[in-house]
Amino acid sequence: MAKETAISVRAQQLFKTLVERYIHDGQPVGSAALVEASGLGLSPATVRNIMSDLEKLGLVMSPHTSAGRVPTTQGYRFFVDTLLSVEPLDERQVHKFMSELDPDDNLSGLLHSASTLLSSVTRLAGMVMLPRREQSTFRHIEFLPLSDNRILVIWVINEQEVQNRIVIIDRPWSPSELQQAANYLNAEFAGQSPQAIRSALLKELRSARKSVNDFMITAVEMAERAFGEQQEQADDYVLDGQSNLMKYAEMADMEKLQRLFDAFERKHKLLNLLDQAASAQGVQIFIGEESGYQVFDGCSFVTAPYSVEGKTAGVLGVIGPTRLNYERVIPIVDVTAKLLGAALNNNR
Amino acid sequence: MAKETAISVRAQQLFKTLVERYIHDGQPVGSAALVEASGLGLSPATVRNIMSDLEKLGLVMSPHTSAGRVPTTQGYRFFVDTLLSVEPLDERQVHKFMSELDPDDNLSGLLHSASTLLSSVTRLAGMVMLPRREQSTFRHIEFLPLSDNRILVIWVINEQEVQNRIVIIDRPWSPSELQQAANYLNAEFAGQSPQAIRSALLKELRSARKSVNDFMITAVEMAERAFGEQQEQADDYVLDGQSNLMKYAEMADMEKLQRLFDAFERKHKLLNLLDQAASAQGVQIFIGEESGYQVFDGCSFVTAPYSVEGKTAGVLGVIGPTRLNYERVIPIVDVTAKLLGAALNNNR
DNA sequence: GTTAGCACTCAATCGTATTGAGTGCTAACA
DNA sequence: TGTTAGCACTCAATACGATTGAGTGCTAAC
Repeated sequence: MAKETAISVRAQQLFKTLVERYIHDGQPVGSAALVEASGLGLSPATVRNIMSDLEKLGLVMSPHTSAGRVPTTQGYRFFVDTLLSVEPLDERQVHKFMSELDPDDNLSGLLHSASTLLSSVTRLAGMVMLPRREQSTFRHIEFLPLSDNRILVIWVINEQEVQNRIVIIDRPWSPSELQQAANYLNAEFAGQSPQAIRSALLKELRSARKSVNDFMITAVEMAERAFGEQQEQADDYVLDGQSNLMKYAEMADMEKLQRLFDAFERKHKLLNLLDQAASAQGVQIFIGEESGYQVFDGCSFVTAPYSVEGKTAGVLGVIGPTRLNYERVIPIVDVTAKLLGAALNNNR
Repeated sequence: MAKETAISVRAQQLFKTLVERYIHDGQPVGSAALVEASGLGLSPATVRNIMSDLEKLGLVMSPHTSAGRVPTTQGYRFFVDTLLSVEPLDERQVHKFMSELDPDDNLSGLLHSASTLLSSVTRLAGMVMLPRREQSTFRHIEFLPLSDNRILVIWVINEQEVQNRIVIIDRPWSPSELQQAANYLNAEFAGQSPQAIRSALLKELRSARKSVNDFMITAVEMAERAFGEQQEQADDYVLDGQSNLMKYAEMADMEKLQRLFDAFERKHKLLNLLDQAASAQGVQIFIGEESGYQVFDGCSFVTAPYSVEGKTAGVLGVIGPTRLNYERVIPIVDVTAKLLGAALNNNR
């Protein structure tokens, strides 16, 4: 491990312009180009010396002897952590974004809007993780008979999210029985969390006092099953503008690209990553190998959690090549997360 | 236009093996290879003569002078229309497929299952168009107050499909008023089609006899708005396994591939195509340029409509390179359409 | 510490030669 | 008349060498 040598202000400045140039046109940056771009009146030779230092520090590397320098993962990390000064988005743009997120749209519509918004404005792939259901509250349930042994269960959580499921039952139930069961559940459990309801229901089942008549027990089981499902289906995301990634030269390797797109479809790797980002407070950035997954080598993620009622509900962000324009993208992701949170809050 | 010359049986046989070989390994097929593959004891020279004839007929072409022959779009068309003898899938596989489509899953789950089933078993991209809502029947509606001026409307159509929407209202309504409104709509319109309900509601509104009290009118408007939306959201599809397409050499052109993937995201071109396929009776095949869209050059579609209660409800199928294995894929698409239809029917 | 000078490296590009798969044509043959 | 052997020809693909030029590292002077 190299001793943590302090980097001169000038070297930092040069490094910053190097990264900016590389982000801009994807070509390794040579000393001459850097001299011109930096504006500091240095000679190429001096710059070369400094580059050599930066290379020793692991911030840059050159693809081959006669090429310019390219930022390493560590380089990008240093860049975003200490060199970047992110300007908040100007009012006008924020309003434009806001107009894309109709708070009266339903949940799925909102998530899609956010994702396409992200992808279209950054020209990268946009993603929005579905909100967690853990701290959701039960609002209303209803049973609709489909046939003798099949019932459509519709329930509402979080004040506006509608879910439904078909449940198989042993014997036909009359509409009034179903109505009674729904009334019981609605009266008893409105406003509670699924966990609380679950345990209450289990207790009810166990005590099984005969006063709770036969069909009520089945109703309890039914709701149990319906809620049970919800846990599993929690993890998912919306992804948009994947095709934007194909524009980048560094994605030209078809094999690699296919594995990447495959990972998008299989979901679990990306979900893992998003889960990590969910525990962070603000904008979180994963650069290339930092993700821990081979497939995401060469890709960066800029994510931000969005929250509903003060609690982190989910994560959104963009995926792009490591040389994505962090300065521009970070505030966009940041604002979108806040706006989505606000729109969802508005919804409740 | 060339005179419709009859093609000798032998020429057809040769052409068939040519297509099969090309489908198998994607390389232009030369006369020598054809001699070997066909099993007919001919000399390469003879085969060359025949190839020259087929080329005049427009069934094959050669990428350049010293390459073998490749089927043209017309060639594929001839192949699938008259040369192909499609074997139905064997019992065992059909059962395996069936087990992938859980009839107790909800609509969206079923569609996704069908699409991933298609893509995984054909190793192409699988797509399933959402069922049309035109001939849907209203089953049940319910109003849930969210805040003073916002109401969550939940309604069920087609016996098991749940939709919901938030509606803004002018003044607060009491729960019992909402209940009354729902009761009225449920009692009056259960089992009817949206069109019928719509016109009935409009008539109701126009007559506006004062016996229908104030809030009932708003209820009517509310349901109107809710149903109104449904029309628009009708057209959509589920797409899976896009990344499979990247395996094929003929898709190597990144520019073209990006346009293709972009078309998948924008949806309307593919939807147009699927709409055409919906009016056909059985398996429908679009080969390359036949689709009418530049983006789909080099791609073929194998589609089949699936029907619910005897009526075509939607279309599903696969997308692949023109040299996809029609013989294998056609029965798969065919069966999947039937199974999906059956599963959906079961659902009602 | 900075810089000019210079030798050096190496990807990229280009032209040329070679190879080989496959054709079309012609003439002979059944 | 249909089939086939023979042969010249075409052309993508591959390999190879030469050239170019962007950019470096090192050294010595300022």
